[in-house]
Amino acid sequence: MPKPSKREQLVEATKELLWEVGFESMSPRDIQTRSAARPGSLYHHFPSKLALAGAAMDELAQADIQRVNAIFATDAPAMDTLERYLLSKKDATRGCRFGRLAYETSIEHDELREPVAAIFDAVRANFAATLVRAQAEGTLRPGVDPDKLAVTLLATVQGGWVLARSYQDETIARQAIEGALSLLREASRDD
Amino acid sequence: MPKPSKREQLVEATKELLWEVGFESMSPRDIQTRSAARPGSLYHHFPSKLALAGAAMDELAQADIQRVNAIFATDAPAMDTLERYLLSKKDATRGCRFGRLAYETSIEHDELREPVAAIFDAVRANFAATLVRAQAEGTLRPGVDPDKLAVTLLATVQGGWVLARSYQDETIARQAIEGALSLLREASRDD
DNA sequence: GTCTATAGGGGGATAGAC
DNA sequence: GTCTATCCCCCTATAGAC
Repeated sequence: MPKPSKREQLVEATKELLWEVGFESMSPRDIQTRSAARPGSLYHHFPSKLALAGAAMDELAQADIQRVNAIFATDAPAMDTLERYLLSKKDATRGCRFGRLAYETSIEHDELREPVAAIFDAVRANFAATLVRAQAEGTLRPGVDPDKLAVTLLATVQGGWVLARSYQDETIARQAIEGALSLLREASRDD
Repeated sequence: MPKPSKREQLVEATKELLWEVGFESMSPRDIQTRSAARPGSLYHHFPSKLALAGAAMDELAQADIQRVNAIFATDAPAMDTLERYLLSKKDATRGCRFGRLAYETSIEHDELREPVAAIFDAVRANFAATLVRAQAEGTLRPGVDPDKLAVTLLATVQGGWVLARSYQDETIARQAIEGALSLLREASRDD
């Protein structure tokens, strides 16, 4: 494999740092240290730290959208697929790479906000389509709005991460998910 | 009313800034400007910016715990009380004063983390007690675990704020809540 | 395209007069 | 208890050689 350019190294280092510390707490010096690149390289390839972070977020979002779409592209029963995704193991105290940007002041810049919105849109669409499928399969009552419920599930996941970080305890994120799943199961019962 | 001391003014200014920009993005200079206090006053009353922020968070949490407890101290039907709290109007794109600290690196410091955990504990306890009451009143099936569901509801609220900020659109937070409420309603039906 | 050197400003905190 | 003055370091970025 060819030697990575400084540009690629800068973007990779930025992806890591965005997850570890977020945008505001990540300095150009941090990026330069981790990528073994000098100020001249950074500002040759990107006009600003924001532009570099935007490029990194774009790559992160595109990769994750592929990953999520692949998980949901299955013929397994809808509720099983949903459950498998929601319960897949995560290091919750580390938080969500995308959700962590929400409370940064710079989320107002579209360079950062649009990749975050894109991955959230993709997850919501997969949730909603799967819930529609569940209704067709008879495992979810028709009385609930799949689009709204998709937002609820995404919010529960994101909120679970917020709680995990606030308590510095990853088990609480799973409790949030399990509560949502048990509610979904109740909403499928006919007795 | 007596003239506020510089200490009080510093704490008030810090409360505002913690909400507006968070801990890391708030500089001692910002606090000094807003409180019309000088560096000497800040470091006379507090050993560090962290200690000042901790004092401010303590006051914010205590006040909010009182507020929440008051809302849930009612004889109204359990589900109505829950719904009233969850649907009470909020400026969602501003986010949650407490949840916003979750993704800051400094949440690892107990001075900031403990007040956040305290308000979350209070909300969860009120949710759980109200859900138990709902089961006694026959408006929630006994099959769901009130403690777990309380975590789910809190996560949905917190996640709703994350989504509102990510989309810069406050209506999505309400969609998350409404989805959760419709699921709760389905879980109370017997047909 | 990558490097070295440096600039202007703000961050968090301290010293010591009043 | 509150003030003024100041410190050192890091932040983000620019200039210009190679």
